[in-house]
Amino acid sequence: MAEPEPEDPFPPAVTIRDVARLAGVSVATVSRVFSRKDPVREETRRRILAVAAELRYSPHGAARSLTTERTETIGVLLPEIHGEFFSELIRGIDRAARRRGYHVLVSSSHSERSEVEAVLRTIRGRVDGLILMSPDLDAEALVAHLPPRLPTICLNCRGSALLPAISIDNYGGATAMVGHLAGRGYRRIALLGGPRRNFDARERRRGYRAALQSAGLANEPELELRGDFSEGSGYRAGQRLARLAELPDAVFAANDTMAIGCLAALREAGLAVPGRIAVAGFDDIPIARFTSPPLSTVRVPIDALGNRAFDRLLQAMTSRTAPTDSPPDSETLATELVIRESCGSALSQTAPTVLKGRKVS
Amino acid sequence: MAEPEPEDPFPPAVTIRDVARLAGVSVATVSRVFSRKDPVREETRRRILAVAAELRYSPHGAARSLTTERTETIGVLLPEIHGEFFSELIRGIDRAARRRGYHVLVSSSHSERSEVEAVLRTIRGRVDGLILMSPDLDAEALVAHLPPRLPTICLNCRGSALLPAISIDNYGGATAMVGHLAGRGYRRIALLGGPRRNFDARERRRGYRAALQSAGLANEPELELRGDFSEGSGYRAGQRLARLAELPDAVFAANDTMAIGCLAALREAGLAVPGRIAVAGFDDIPIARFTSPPLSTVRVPIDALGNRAFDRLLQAMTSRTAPTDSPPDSETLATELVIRESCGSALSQTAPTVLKGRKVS
DNA sequence: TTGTAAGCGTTATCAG
DNA sequence: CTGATAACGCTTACAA
Repeated sequence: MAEPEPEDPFPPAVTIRDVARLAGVSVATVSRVFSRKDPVREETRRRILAVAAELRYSPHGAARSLTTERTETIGVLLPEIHGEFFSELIRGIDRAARRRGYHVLVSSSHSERSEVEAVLRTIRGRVDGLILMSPDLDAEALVAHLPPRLPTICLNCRGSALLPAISIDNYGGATAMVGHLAGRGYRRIALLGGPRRNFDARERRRGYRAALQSAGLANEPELELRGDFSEGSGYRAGQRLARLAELPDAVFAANDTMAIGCLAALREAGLAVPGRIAVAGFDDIPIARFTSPPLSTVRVPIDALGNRAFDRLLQAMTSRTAPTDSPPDSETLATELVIRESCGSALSQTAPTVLKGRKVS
Repeated sequence: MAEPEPEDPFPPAVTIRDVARLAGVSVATVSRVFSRKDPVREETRRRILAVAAELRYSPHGAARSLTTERTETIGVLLPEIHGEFFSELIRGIDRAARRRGYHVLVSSSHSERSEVEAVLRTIRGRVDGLILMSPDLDAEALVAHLPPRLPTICLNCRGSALLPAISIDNYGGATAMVGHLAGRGYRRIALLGGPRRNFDARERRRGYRAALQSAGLANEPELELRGDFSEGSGYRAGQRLARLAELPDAVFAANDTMAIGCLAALREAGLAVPGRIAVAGFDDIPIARFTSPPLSTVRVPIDALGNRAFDRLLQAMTSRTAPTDSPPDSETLATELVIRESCGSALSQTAPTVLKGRKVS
């Protein structure tokens, strides 16, 4: 053995050329092996792979993207990435994406217009397509900051004429639930709404009001509270409700998380659910069936939403059609009523009553 | 006006050259404007920016990465991306990352070795560094598939001598909680453990056993149940416990999610918590304080974990030191005991007793 | 089946 | 302050 060479702390990264040289072939052949396209003689292939393994070589993503014009990555820009809803949405997208060999670049905007625009301007050459969810900003204004012709799908956006969109049937779900409560005989149904500017929250409120009206119930302003979709805001709203001169019969919360906070407040106030007051939520997050009492809610097909979004994006990315050809078609995903004990049922929680929401499409 | 040109459905993407030509400068100058490094005369700058805006030009990420050797992106590879814990972890990392102008590429591995390896081999030239969490696989074996010299931080790994690691003090948290329960007089304390191969789960079990021993309590095998960290598995475990000939005094669940499922099962079985049986969890996820009764748990500084991981990664990415210079130092983040009503306290939930966990470092 | 060589869109070096 | 121009690491005609 010779003297051990003094280790160079920064050996240059190993490139396709190194592999080619050591394997005694041209870079083209190495490239062919790694992009598994053109045929390569089995023996050469083996030799190349052996050398590559030895050198721990892997192709450089950026370099590859430069020539292929593909990054194998999609961007996902959400207002927030925490919480059951977003978490599951991301998972749904991620699943669908990797199944097709795509990476996922996530980013949250906190609904700040400037942040969204900054991200939008920085993604060219990093992603092949984008899933954009901005329930508080209107997509119209954002699209101007997108790299031209970047395939994009909108999620739960205020309707956009420019971008194809996928939404949850917020309105239908809300009317169904409030209608159900009214049908059960509840008369004073409170709304625990979401953020003022949030598109989903507005739609759910619209559904609430419509259902009250068609049930012939008055829409009392003092029964419309507002939260921010967090447990804490639900808790505080519950406290306020409990102090009301005339207690409501029922509370329809714009999401499960707030409903759970509300349940806690009502319990502390000594108000039995559903005995004194019924509670219902929206989303059907996993814990909903384990609350005390189990929570009636509107099931949102979050996973399906993520999958569907990716599928449509993939279609847009692969079908090389000019994006402006036809007006993008939007679709709406149906929700389902899930009735558990929190609104007065005595049904077993393992077999919830499931009423199909209307399919809007 | 001339005849409207028939729109080319695939106009070539606009590059730095287009901007240069229209602005009457060289590409170098345009580059300088967008990489805001070398000085450019204010007037030229404006002109270039104007043209760029007009053309909706933004620099091509991949091309840029090729020359700069930087992607401004970090990879985050987790066993799973759903659930309170991971969701919050990702948020913590994302926050820290964007603050420094980094994008985040996420990926979940489902703890499949082959999936992890596949991802590892595909990230060269896509990320500048990696945060790797694989509580069920040992990092040692994985490191061989990493691109050479890619800065990497391990999270809650089975200790690795090769990679710097950051972990939660699972053991300390568990001993503290079980010790607390024993101190309160509970004698038959059950363990609702996590997945067999999961590192965190094992550490928490180790803490449980150690605490029993130092409290002079027997470690009865029938009191050690196993779950998979999901609500459902906690629920089923609760049912099993309820059917036991001799009911335990208390249950220590290896995470809050299982504890919540367990609570539901105990309630259904008519066993009062904490009257008949106490329950405690681990993590202190947001809903923990809103369960019925509010859940005693071990607070894990998830957000801090994410932040810290990114900070150390950033350090590794910027300090151009040979990664093998010194043995990587690991650190452990302390946990806190959060005592609420589920283990017998009558304290107000808004002011939980917080006992500092030991700082292991 | 394999090799040669021309890009891909930037940045960086070196002159002006 | 600005302009040429050579990389960067890879893919892909086109040839052999």
